[in-house]
Amino acid sequence: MISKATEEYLKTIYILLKKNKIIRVTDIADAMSCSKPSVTKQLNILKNNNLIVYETYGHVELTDSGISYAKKVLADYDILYIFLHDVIGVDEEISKEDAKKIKSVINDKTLTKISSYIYEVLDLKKLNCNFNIRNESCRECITKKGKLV
Amino acid sequence: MISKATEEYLKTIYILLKKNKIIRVTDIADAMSCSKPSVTKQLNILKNNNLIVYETYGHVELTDSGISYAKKVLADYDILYIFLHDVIGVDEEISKEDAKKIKSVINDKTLTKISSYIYEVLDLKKLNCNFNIRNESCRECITKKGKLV
DNA sequence: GTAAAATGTTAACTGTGGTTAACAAAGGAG
DNA sequence: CTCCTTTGTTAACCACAGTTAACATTTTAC
Repeated sequence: MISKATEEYLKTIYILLKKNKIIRVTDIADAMSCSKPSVTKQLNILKNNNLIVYETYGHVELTDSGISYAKKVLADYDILYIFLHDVIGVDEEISKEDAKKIKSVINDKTLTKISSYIYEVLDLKKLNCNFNIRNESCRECITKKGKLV
Repeated sequence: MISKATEEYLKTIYILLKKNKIIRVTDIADAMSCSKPSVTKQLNILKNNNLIVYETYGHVELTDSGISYAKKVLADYDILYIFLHDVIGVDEEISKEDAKKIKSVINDKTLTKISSYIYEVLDLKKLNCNFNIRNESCRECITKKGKLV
């Protein structure tokens, strides 16, 4: 079991690896707005949980289970981001911050309910979303699969 | 400035003092599901911030600023509880837990937006709420004042 | 190919929020 | 009033997530 904080690092690694073949500790530190030693620590935790492949001074790769774990984390984040930004109307920056933070504390059942709420109660199309709410928040095209979870 | 965790203790003290004239460390520990030493620590923090009056082995009272601070914390909690439970449809127990946790991390602006959302977008009356959504979650009758914040 | 710059790691430390174990004070029953 | 139980505090400790400073390794540029 990894902590909610560690999940954030995993998610960040996943996103960065989508953009670049090789990512550095510095990239992760920048993306997470934290120091490099913090990244190193978290990389070791992720490695010990077989979520990444990584050797000291080497590059970072995701294992298969790291990828699927990251996708789950990302989907959760996206649901909350979409919810805050597109449903509740919170500003982009705050939505990003709060989606992260809320994801770190929320019960899985609550997340499922929010997901259902977005679809069943509000009807996505009223948000001008035909399976493409916002490119940025629609990573992995989770909405294209016809459901959010 | 007190931390979000300390705010929870303040809120709990406020609620307990509504029910009983005298409250003990044990009561707070039970309500917070934590140990008594944790309570003692937090009481000292609250005291140093002039939010409570308290002497070692003595009883706990709220100062005026403690009361208004607690009310603000409680209102925030209530908004989130109502939102999760009555709008999103999350179970009571999980709503209580998550409302606490979300309140501990969320941006004030997001809270304001959620509050507006409950009123402006969903229209409380559709929830069978004529200024009295649920007695339990309607502490301080925040809704009776015609607004949630 | 070596020296300087960039990058990454380690070690030691901080703060927060919690714990258990041991001790101290209050308070009720005899 | 004294003893025992309940209650509360203190001290020492833990885990987590972060930091800075110092050091190690890579990379780059000449």
